[in-house]
Amino acid sequence: MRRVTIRDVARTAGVSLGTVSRVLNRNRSVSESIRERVLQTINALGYQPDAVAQSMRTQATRTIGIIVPDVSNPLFSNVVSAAETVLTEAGYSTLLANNHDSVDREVELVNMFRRRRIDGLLTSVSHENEPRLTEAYRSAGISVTAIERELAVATDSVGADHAGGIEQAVRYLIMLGHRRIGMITVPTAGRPGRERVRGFRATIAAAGISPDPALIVAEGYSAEYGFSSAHGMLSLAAAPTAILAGGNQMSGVLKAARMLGRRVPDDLSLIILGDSDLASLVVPPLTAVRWDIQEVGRSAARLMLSRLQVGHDEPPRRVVMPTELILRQSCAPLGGKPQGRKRKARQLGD
Amino acid sequence: MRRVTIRDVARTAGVSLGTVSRVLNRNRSVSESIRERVLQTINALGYQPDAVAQSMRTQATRTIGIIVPDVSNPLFSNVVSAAETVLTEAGYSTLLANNHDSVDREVELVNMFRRRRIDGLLTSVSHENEPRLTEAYRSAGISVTAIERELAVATDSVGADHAGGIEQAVRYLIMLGHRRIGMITVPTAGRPGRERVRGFRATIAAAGISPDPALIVAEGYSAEYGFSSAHGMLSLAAAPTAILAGGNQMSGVLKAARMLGRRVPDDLSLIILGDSDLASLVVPPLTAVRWDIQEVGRSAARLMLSRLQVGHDEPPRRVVMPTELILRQSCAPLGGKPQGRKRKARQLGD
DNA sequence: GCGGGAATATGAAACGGTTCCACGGTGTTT
DNA sequence: AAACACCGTGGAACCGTTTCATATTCCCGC
Repeated sequence: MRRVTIRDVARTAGVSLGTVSRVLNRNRSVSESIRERVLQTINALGYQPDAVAQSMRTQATRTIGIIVPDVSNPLFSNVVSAAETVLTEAGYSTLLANNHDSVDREVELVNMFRRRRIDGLLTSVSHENEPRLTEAYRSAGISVTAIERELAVATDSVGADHAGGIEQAVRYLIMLGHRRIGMITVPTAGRPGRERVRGFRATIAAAGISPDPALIVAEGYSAEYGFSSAHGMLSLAAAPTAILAGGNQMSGVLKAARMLGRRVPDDLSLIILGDSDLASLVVPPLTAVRWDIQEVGRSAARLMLSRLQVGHDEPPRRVVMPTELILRQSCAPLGGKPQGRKRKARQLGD
Repeated sequence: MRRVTIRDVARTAGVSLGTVSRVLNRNRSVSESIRERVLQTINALGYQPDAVAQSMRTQATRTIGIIVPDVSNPLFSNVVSAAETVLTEAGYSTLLANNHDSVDREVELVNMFRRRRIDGLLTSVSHENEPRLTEAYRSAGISVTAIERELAVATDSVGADHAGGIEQAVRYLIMLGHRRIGMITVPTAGRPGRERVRGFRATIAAAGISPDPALIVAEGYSAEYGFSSAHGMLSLAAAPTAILAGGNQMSGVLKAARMLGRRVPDDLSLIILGDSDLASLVVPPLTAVRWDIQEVGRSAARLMLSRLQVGHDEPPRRVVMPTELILRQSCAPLGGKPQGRKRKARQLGD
């Protein structure tokens, strides 16, 4: 049971292979009668062109690689899903790989992708400034679109407006009377953490509040990190009255607040950075900085597709995804009455 | 800036291409001195074999396709992530695609994968019994491993022991005195729904409880479906005192319970099918049927890798992932005192 | 009836590897 | 010293397409 090749089609239809190829590639200059005959033969034999051979000849694989730290993280699975959908619709396939935050692994992946001759690469590189990584990306000679990262070798990039989101959140808290505001987020080695810290400092300063280094921590990803950081902050003499925390870290923050007897929002206002089901189902529902995470994936895919059209020399493009503040019930005016329906908010959420 | 090919290496090293190839494929019968010289040249030129050309010649792509309904669903992103990790470690690449529950799209995907000559396919097919799909898989002539599905053309398969999980959950509720137990889950067109309904009926029957068709609904995936189903059940004259619901549907169930004034667990016991962060962070934390979802992905990948070794003719294998019941605070004895620390459970969760 | 384009069709080369066969040179055996 | 086996290497074929240069056919006007 051999595969049927273009040669079989040509022989059966009584034409040369070149002709069959031209029929397939809608190249004109093939007579109507022959085109008809060839198409029928193709149908009869169930012929499908071999993509490997096509890639071999055309030097294009119609394949885009995606590298993320870990697809099981909802942040990335949403990006990947949306990107895949756009790419598939454009006739491209998606090679997916996790770098698991390992430089070695990622270098391997980039090389593997290079050997596979992928046409382009979407990446949320694990370490933006690791020379071995930038060198791997550079020497691969593929178009690279960075997702939520700043990468010297990236031609295009996409990311949420984290600084703007923080600004909205902090200004809201200041409006509610808060002066001591804490933030717990991811390391500043990555774009999101860097932007958040930058936005935080700028907004605090603009409000004339003197910044307290103890209230900005940006060194870990996990819920445990959120817990220990929040526990530390809330144990300070000058403890914060409001905390911003990343999606992962927030569950640790909630745990610390409970443990230290802080009621939300009466004693402590919270804003989660990155909205989720969890944020709206927890009690009380959390005010959130939200952005369209699927759109991040779609934009990355679209940037790549257009890059493949225009070529590598056009100037780089950058898409910034706007953020918005979703008001729920986890913030209250400082010292005043908590807003929202307090009693209900203490029950099963809303 | 041309790619460096095996021919360049051969010329530079002063040997024939056959020899270079033999060095690369650790084929013995090449003298130590020449092997040395060739390896040095390879390093100097930065040569990397072209995977497309290798596939062309060897007829193997070392690529595995994965088709899931949607990777943004945590159920699947965990499976995909774990499978990718195993495959990458074995030197395979992963082509990922969403079928978005569309038969047309999935047929297209299977054909595209076939054209790309993937070595194997892991699939959570959208419709188990759709003839167009089974035909597409069959005619593709690739080894197929089914994930949480029963598929006539699948050589191997992996899935959680849903029936067993339901049995544990239902017996627990019966032990607590519940007699009217409802279940809201996914359609029985898929294996998980089918298994759950089967396990549910069997366990109810074994306990001598006469089944009430109004208390088994298995027709939707969404939170909205969970809401409307729960709302319907809880409005019955003979409303259930306990409900099992799938991970997605549960947030709708919680909403319905709240809206109808049912307190959890005092008035209504809940068990979520499929554990998650959300299940443990919601108030009260939900008792859950849990299984190792990452292990599902790993098993699928391992089954595929071993299938690629032993060939297509070996008998099919099936991996059943055990389930366990995680006791939290969402179940209480019928009519008796709720178990667990009631007051605390009404606050911020635990 | 014939020359000359235009329109089609053909065949070979190329993409970059792997593998098989043949060949020359050694070393061993008779 | 001839015959033989064996080992290492070179060279060619092949995988299934696309494409380019070339050949053939067709049609038209003179």
